[in-house]
Amino acid sequence: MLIYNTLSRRKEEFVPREPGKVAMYVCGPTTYNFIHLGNARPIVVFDTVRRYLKYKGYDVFYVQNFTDIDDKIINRARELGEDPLSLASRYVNEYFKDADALNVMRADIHPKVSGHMDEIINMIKTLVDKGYAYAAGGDVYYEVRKFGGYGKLSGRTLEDMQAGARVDVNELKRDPMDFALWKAAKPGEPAWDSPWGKGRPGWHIECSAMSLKYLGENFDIHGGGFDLIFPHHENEIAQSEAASGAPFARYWMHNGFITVNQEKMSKSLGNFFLVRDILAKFAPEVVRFYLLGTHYRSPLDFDDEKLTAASRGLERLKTSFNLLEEALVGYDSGAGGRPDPTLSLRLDELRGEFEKAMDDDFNTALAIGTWFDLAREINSSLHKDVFAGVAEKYAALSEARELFIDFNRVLGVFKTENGKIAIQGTGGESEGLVESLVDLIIEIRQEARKKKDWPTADRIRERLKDLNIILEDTPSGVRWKKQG
RNA sequence: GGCGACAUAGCCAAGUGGUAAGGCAGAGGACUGCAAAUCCUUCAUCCCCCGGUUCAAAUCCGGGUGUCGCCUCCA
Repeated sequence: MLIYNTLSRRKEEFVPREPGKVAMYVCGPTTYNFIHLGNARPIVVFDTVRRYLKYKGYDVFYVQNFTDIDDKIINRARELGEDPLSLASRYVNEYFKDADALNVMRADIHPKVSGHMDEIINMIKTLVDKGYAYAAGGDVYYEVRKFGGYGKLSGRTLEDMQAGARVDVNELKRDPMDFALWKAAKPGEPAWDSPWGKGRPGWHIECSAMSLKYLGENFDIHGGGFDLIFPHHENEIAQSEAASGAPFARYWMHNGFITVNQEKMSKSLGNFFLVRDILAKFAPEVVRFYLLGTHYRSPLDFDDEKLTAASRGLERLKTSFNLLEEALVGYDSGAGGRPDPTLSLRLDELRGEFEKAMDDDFNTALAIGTWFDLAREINSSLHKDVFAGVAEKYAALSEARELFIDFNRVLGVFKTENGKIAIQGTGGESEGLVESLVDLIIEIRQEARKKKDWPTADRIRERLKDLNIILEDTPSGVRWKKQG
């Protein structure tokens, strides 16, 4: 399996620190607002990375932090007249609502800065003791010139950085590129006691301290957005490697940006779309499917039309699975029978193609291509119905269902219940008032059709369509589904 | 100014040396009372431009042009 490592700027064979186990850390959001689509991309991308590693049999330990102490949070809290920590924790809860909707699995641990003050202060102490950091006026700064490898992740030298640097004036720093490990508290700000007085951590130190605590030195995968390469991740490396003397993360993965009209979506540009607002217009599986339709390192442009196109494509996969389920109704998966060889061999081939795509730096776009190939295979097999025999047919279709479920297990597009994909809209065995009413209307329409009263039948179908209920007449009866 | 990425059909998007996946949209046919869904067929002589390397390049090299990003909080 190949992973593109930002550190080496090339794809490398993935070899975990410990055979069979993967330790990964992904930079999570600063919780001062609802997340936007740009925040959602890494969340979905690395969730998919994790899912695939699990599919491959790795025991994955996944850590995603929340930055709950930060200037932006303090400012927002001040505006709202709210306590910063309670504001942050409120948005942590909101984060989970969006992440759950996008079918993102919970991390094994979601550490927060506010709960790791001791670890952070200890690491800063170590850096001061080792001579990599210095205290000045209640702040503590990391002295970048002391760390030989500074710039190795972002691929530039200190001289490069300073050439065009828009550096803030701060006479406490020995070098303009030095960055804060600890910030002295101003009146009214949340603060913790430390050897340097009351204050709070700088932004970068939290990830170093928390990843070390939960994953140890030299853990496997560290992920985040491209814009974190510098300075955030560069600084994490400087802190961690200086403090421990050991290499930090082995594989650095960075996702590309979401753009709007080809421009980066960001809070500072104001061109961002909240996940919440998008979910009001599109189903969450469409959003996830859309995010995975492009390789994670490429930029991805967002607008409603593109999501609409994605939802049509997704509809095709959904339909295929529903047709498959329909065909398998009444079939006992334990019934035995040798799978029809033609389909069965093709399924093996497709699984191989899917894995090959994912093995190549998580090429979800290519993998989705094989998912569509699977759908075509299922549809045409059902359409032609040329199987070696009934038992062979069901056994092969059952295999196809397994494969579909496996693809989905990795990509996480459709929600599952008890390991089964729960795609709504099969109609049939329905519950609830809407379902009963639709069934009733269909019954009446069928009577009209029997009398060849086409105008009435068509009118019912049209009016239901206006209500986003689609009727499909098939030789074996009427199928209906909700649209969107 | 420094560093970097990208440029593939109407749209989205794979593809890093062997002759262009997949999806959306479109066209024709089958099926249907008509639709829808599904199936079959079709839809880039060619991958921004100009040179070069090679038996062979969308893929490698050089030079352009264009777009975007990082260097400041940012996923």
